[in-house]
Amino acid sequence: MPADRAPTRIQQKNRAAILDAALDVFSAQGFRGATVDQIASAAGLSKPNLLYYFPSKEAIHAAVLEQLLDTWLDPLRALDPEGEPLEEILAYMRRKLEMSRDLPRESRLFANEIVQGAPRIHDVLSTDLKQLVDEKAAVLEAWADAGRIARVHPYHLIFSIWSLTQHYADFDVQVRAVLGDEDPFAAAPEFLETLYRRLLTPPARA
Amino acid sequence: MPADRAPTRIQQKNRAAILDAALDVFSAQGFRGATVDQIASAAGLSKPNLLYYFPSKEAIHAAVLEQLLDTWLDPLRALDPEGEPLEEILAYMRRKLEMSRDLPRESRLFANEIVQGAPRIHDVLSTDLKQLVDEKAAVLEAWADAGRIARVHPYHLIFSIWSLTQHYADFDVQVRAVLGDEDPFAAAPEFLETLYRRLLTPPARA
DNA sequence: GTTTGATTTGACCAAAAGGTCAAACGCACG
DNA sequence: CGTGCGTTTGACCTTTTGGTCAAATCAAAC
Repeated sequence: MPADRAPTRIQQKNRAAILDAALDVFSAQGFRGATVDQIASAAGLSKPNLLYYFPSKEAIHAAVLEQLLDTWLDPLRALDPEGEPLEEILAYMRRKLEMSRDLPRESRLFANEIVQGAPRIHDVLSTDLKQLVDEKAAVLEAWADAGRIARVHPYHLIFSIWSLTQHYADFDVQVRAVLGDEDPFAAAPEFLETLYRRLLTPPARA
Repeated sequence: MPADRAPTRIQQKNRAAILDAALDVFSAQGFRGATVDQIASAAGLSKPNLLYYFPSKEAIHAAVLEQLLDTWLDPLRALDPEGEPLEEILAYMRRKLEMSRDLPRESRLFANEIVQGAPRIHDVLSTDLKQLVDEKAAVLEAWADAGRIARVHPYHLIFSIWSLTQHYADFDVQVRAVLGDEDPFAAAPEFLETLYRRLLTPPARA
């Protein structure tokens, strides 16, 4: 790879193709399961050519992961402390569910990484992620204090949104094996909306 | 390996040690990520010695997986159509949560397999698992028909129990990174019980 | 159109990893 | 206490895989 100058058109195209191919392969096979050859041919390149753009398999993985983390937390960041509590939470859940439907590879890449102990992103989890969740949990707590939502453990509430929505991407094959023909994303939104409305609607005032 | 006779004490001990070590390694690294050497040394054996008991890495993995599937569905099987609906569902959720706490390796092995497309257990999912879920979903449906629980999509209800409980095992490092010192399993049972009580308590009679 | 730097490739290397085998070892039973 | 079968191992083989390199090719600026 040439020095750091403005990337040529070819560089842009090939780097993008590599990252996309790598997302495909890493999300489907995990880091160790993926081979450089697989990624290269999925990107339409030879292995040495791929390694002309990235110095190593590790580097490709790091790049894909960095790109993912960049957007992964956006839905939670967008939870607005000034908004209507229940609607904000429902909107967050919907955004996460849409990500499971539209970006399942990203979800599975993340799942692969976490399930195997998050060796490469443990830092981000305990700093950036923790900080963000702490902040939003405080918002949820304040809403409960104000009686605007029912009081539940705010961290577990957030975990529940993660697990319920990501399940449809990460465990896709299981869900589809059980549902048969039915599209998982047909009934999921309504089910989850009902669930969170019933969980969080504040008790009637005395 | 000698012919199929009654297994000697040494055979029993070593096979058990291998399966336990393999569960350790496979659940932490996935199939491709695990090496036969790792499993062997985790079991306190040399690689050729391990391969004296199992013919291949695949065979070890199959054995571990088979052992897992054998018990993985027990909690759902135990859901009693004759029991009190809400209590039956809560008890099922609790059993699954206990499995996440007590058998996290098993949960992660399963998660690894599913996330990567379940190449080796797809059959079981679309036959045994589907059949069991169909059966229990019908029970849930009947309970809703009788007005004994609120009506929700029975399949998604089951998915929700899977995802909410397994999350604590599969995403353990993330949960702990966010919670800091707090034990995830301290508040989870109450949170989940509240969630399902509010979701499923039938609407007051008119 | 030639030159220069970017891009691509075939050939190659070394390490890792799954698996084999013959020989050595050891336990238990006659 | 020796023999036979179950067990263990060191040495070795082959394939896969991450990575290198020099040479060939291509694109575009001059």
